[in-house]
Amino acid sequence: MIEFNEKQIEILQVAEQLFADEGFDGTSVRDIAKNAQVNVAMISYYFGSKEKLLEALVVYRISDMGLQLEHLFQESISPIEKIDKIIAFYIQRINSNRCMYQILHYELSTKKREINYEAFTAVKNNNLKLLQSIIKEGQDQGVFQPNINVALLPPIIIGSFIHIHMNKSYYLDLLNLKSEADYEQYITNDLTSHVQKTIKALLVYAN
Amino acid sequence: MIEFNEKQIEILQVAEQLFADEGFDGTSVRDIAKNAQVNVAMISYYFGSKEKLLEALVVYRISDMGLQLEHLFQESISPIEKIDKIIAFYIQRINSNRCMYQILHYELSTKKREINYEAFTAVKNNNLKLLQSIIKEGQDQGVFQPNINVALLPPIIIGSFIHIHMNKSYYLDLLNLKSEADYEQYITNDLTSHVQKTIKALLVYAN
DNA sequence: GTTTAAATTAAACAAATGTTTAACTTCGCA
DNA sequence: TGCGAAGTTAAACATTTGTTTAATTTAAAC
Repeated sequence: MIEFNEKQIEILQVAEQLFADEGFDGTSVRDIAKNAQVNVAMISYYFGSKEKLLEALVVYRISDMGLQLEHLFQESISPIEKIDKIIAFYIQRINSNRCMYQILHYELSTKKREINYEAFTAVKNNNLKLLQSIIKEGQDQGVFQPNINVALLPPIIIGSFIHIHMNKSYYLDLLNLKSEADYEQYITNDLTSHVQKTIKALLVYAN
Repeated sequence: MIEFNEKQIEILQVAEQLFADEGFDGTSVRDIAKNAQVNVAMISYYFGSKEKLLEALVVYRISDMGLQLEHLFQESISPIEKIDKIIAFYIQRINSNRCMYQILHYELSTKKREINYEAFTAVKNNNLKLLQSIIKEGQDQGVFQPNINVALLPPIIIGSFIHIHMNKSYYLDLLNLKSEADYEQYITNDLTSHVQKTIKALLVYAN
């Protein structure tokens, strides 16, 4: 893991916000420089290029996204409770990394750049493996149905959040959420329990 | 509804593909002109500006997305079957409009442009209303649970698809899909029935 | 065939873009 | 104190950007 100095981190943070808000192609290096209060040349000086800045940012953010889930493995709680926990954890993590997810969404959909998604793929695979083991445990105990398509569970969890987040202003209106705090609370309470309820219904009851 | 001539429609189609593939800010008017085999000036001539071209495209595509669902209303089938049908219809429609959804996703997430989403909001509201009436019908018949958060059902349906589509190459690999046809089939069969199963489990069994 | 409007073109325009240059400053260390 | 590397700067660079211009062609109406 490359270490960054204060000024580099400032640039990374400003770039993350701008890339998320305006898109990579909608953000100029001068925008970044102005907001980070550094000279334009510093971006090339520190990161090489605008594109390499993006790469550095992706690696920087994703590197601390993995592996924090492992503790769920050992805990001596029921598979149902594990599902609740992993879903809450999932949503909370995406929510606190929403800028990066927004950037990745754009970058994944565009064919313009070839950035390295290895780290991101590793995170996804890791999450999936954990989910798989929990569900197997539940199936062995007879509380979960067989024939669960585990690969399609993350799309439900992540997709629900991302879709709401992308259509944020629509849902703020629809759900009558009047402040950022209201939104935040709706995500961590209502959405989370809704997704938990949905996934559990599928795992326990569906045939 | 404004009528477009052949050349205008050609420009709109090319622009849709490019905006989806490269993003609005990642696409230049010269790219569009070259692909549509027209002079650059034709874009300003016909649409006024690049931004107005985007607006025209959004209106053009969304205008024929609404109202095709109404027939589900009258059909004398059970609420469960209606849910199956509306979900299949939902996914199929997003799938055949994926370019536009990709563009909208980017545009909704960016704060750069203020384009008019009235038509899009109307479509969403219309879908939600229909969904609400089906669920109410099921609840009145006692087959659906009470206390369903209907507003959070479209996010599950749409979000699942969009998430898979955005991470397409990851899922192609994970699900071992070797061709575009395989992918297409997986969406219309596996994903659709998975989402149907999930939503029905929530509606029928969850407490 | 002439007229008039629409369509189409290449060229020009100014502004913005990512990147590099070369000069200057800062700061740790000998 | 002075050396040298790292940090920082304004300016310049060549492209690319969206849009407009003014000239030319096309096509339809009279």
